[in-house]
Amino acid sequence: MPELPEVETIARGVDARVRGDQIVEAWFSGFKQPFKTSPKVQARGLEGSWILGVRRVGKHIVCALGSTYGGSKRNHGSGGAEDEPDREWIVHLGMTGRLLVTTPDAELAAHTHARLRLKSGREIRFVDPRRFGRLELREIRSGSGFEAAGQEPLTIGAEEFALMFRGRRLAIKAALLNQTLLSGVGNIYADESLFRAGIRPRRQAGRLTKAHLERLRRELVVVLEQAIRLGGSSVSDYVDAEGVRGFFQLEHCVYQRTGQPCLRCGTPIRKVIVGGRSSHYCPQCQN
DNA sequence: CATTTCACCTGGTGGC
DNA sequence: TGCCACCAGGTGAAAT
Repeated sequence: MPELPEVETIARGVDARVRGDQIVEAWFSGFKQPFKTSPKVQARGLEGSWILGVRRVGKHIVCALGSTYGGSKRNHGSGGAEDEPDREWIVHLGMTGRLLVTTPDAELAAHTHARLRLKSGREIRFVDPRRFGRLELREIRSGSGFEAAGQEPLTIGAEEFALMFRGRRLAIKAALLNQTLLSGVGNIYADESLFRAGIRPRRQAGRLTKAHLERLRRELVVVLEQAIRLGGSSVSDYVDAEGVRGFFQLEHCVYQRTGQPCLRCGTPIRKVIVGGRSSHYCPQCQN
């Protein structure tokens, strides 16, 4: 479901609602997926912890947890500096995951896999019908917390971006989707940025000119930032932390517009499979 | 090693 | 209406 703009929107919303709150009790469903860390271990690490902040890393939502907050101590905490996170709860939404902040009496959605009851009386809920999402608890060792495997699309420089694709024979679309290269780009924003840059999805990544790659990087940043401003794309049932839909789907130029006229030249949009994913492009505007 | 394919899941849609 | 094939915003393991 969610790519960088949707995850960013959700992380911001959750952060605004739960920063400084304390987790009183954690409940988990009994499925094997989506638990990367066993529910028992997660509950042990979560209960009693304070939420120091929530941020996005790639397509992950990272909740920084601490044993202390403003002088208070966790029940069975283990020292450490004041308000320094000692563990992180990492949420990946997969295709259909949702992370919501609700009141305890809010109707329980089908496929709810986690409920974190907070001291304020609110609740964090993770809902995921397809169970492609992942919930993980990590202890923070030696300072630095969770880091994405690849580069952040919003901050990577022109040089580094171009260098990343050098010598690669795979299609540029597949390269954009590879999270160990860039973290955060998914099918919608790969298609939209390629359209705006005038590049066909099947073009070999390593054969694009530096100028083309720089145009692609800039358009990717533009499209991601615009999508964040509009609260992401609500293609199926995506909603933010408050249950509100995004509006960027209204701005899609090619994604899921197969057969419809290109908004720039009127040529019907085509769909092909690249890297196992549906890829939409304009045969006139993209070469 | 780089690249491609497939399995992991449920639900919605459109054809018959 | 019912059944079924097909599709979906992702990713990691297995195969090539």
